[in-house]
Amino acid sequence: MKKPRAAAESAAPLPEWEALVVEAVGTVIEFWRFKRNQGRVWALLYLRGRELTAAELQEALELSKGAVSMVTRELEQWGVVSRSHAGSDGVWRFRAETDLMKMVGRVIEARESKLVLGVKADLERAERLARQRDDVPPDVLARLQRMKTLAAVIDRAVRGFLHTARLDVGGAVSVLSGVLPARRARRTSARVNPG
Amino acid sequence: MKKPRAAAESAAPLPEWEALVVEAVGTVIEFWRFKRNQGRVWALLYLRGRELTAAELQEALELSKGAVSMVTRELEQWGVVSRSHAGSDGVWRFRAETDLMKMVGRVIEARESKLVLGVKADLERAERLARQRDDVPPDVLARLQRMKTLAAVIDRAVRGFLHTARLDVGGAVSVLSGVLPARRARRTSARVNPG
DNA sequence: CTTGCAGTTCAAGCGCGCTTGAACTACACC
DNA sequence: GGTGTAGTTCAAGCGCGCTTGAACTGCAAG
Repeated sequence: MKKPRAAAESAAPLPEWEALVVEAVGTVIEFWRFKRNQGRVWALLYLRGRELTAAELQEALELSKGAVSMVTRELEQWGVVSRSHAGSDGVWRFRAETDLMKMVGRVIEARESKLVLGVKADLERAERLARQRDDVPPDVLARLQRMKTLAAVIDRAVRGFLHTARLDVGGAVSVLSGVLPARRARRTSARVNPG
Repeated sequence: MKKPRAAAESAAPLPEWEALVVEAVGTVIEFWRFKRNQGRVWALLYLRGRELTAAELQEALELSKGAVSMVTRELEQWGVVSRSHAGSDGVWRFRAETDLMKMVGRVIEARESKLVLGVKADLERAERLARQRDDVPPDVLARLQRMKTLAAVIDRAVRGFLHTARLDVGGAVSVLSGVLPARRARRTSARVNPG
């Protein structure tokens, strides 16, 4: 075999600083309702900056064979990781895309959209049903109305957030890729939202 | 027993339109990582617009005794529901507060803050450790740096979202209370929210 | 064709947090 | 004091989604 590894199999195979980064990203991604291991895989690929094989991922992150397969497929479907069949040995290699936020934003937006549409429909149906009855006092109807307003307001705020996050991150300055805006400015985050 | 209810115990004791609203709020609140039943309880209290006893909540929402106790206590701690010991029969009654978003915003902000601070600390520690070594190439350090930037950007976007949501909802026009901008109408729980 | 490795699939297992319900406390009334 | 009702607490149970690992597919070399 071509893997004469030195360290024991059970010990954490990652240097501490890499582990810290990987776990940090895992935690954040988990917070956004993705799977922790999706974040960990992406983080390692991004940090290393080169292609890694499934076996390398499996060992570095202590995942099972199945988990690597699942997680990479999902990341690929979202377009945050790409896979290449590098000719030499016929083994798949994975690489991180740098427009993470665009994709995360898209997914979050889709989820939020689905939720809001459902809620909106339910509230409207409830209102219709309530108006058909004669035992629902007008102040109750008014509050039902206000809930619809609240829903709309939250929806707008969420879309604003996504817009801001994606523009700031993926816009003029691509934070994660190496592309810097011009000669000047090391870290000028493109300020898009006024205020 | 003083509760000669007509319907069977197992059937949904809520008219459909109310159930729709209650479940819709439950779904939304769950999406924001609160407990579904917290949303359901608040929604019913808000919709009814009057105080309800624990027993009424329990029956209407088909909750256990313990669940009502827990959920109401949590809602109370967050200040979205208030409890009053209405003298007559020495029974607790609950009422919905209308500044829901302020509280939800506060809680989300606290959570997000905790997360971001932890992640920030970890990334900085990772960077320090990495710089102490001689085997970490500069491009890797640069990417680590960029991750820190990304974290800061996301953090700003989240705070922007919370700011927007709270201002829009709790600001000049208090959406959930009865206070309307011009024509001030019926329920004057006159809440004035300064920016 | 057989062997062996890379990768995929999916049923079963596991972990984790929510809910239940019974025991317990508090308090009012007799 | 005793009895009854309202409310609280918390260990055990349950549900649900993620992970595992073994069986399976596919492919390339012998």
